Amino acid sequence: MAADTLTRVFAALADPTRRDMVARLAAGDATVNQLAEPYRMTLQAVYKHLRVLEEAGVVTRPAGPQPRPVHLEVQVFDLMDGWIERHRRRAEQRYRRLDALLAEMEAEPDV
Amino acid sequence: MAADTLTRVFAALADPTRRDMVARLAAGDATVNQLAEPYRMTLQAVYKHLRVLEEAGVVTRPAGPQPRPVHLEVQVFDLMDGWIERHRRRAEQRYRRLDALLAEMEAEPDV
DNA sequence: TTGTCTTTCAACCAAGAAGTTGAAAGGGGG
DNA sequence: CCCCCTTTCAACTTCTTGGTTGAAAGACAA
Repeated sequence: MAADTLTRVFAALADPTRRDMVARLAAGDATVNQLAEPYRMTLQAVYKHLRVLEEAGVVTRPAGPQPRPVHLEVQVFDLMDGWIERHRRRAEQRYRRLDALLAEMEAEPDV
Repeated sequence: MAADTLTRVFAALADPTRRDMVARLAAGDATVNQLAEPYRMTLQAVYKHLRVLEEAGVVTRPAGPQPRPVHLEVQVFDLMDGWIERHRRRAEQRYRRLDALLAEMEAEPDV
């Protein structure tokens, strides 16, 4: 199971600039220049960030005519969700078992 | 809104070793030695990983008698979930609007 | 008190990440 | 064709990270 992908995705989203990019791309595709506008950094730096997001599969840029817009790939959210929910669920089951155990001990004291 | 916390959490989970720790802690609390056992790295390295997880709020270690067990803080999952769902929803709404637009154009051709 | 186990501190190293500058390709539109 | 805009490549700097070794505290039990 794409552990390496998960690593790339988490790492990609660990950067505030890249998270902001994703947030803005959730509202719609954008050209690199539009994306870069709010940031006080060179265009090359923005391209670097985009490459990180691309290699993580968070974002794609269709081949074609030149201002190639940046597109958010929503399915990466499913990937993270999968990981998170799996572990959240296990932890919560554990709590339920503990609660059940405590309830049992309470129902049947001093055995 | 704790952007810095989100950064720390994503960064903490961007490491495979730390993700594995979280996965194992979802099954139940563990002492540092138990946690460290599968990894081919020094105990100090494990403590370093734990500090990263602690500072991100992913994990706590209750003060008290000495082998202080490591405990997974499940609510960080809510934090990530919040961020993910917020953006996923926005992106999906966009798709729905686009679909509606396309349907409209199809219903009323050549206008 | 004397070990023994747990935990932390400090210094160091190699590799990677984020940013810079500068230069070079690529691709349309006039 | 030439210009301009977009995109990429390369080298360099600075800071962070994951790991090491070695040593020192802390805490508990005998």
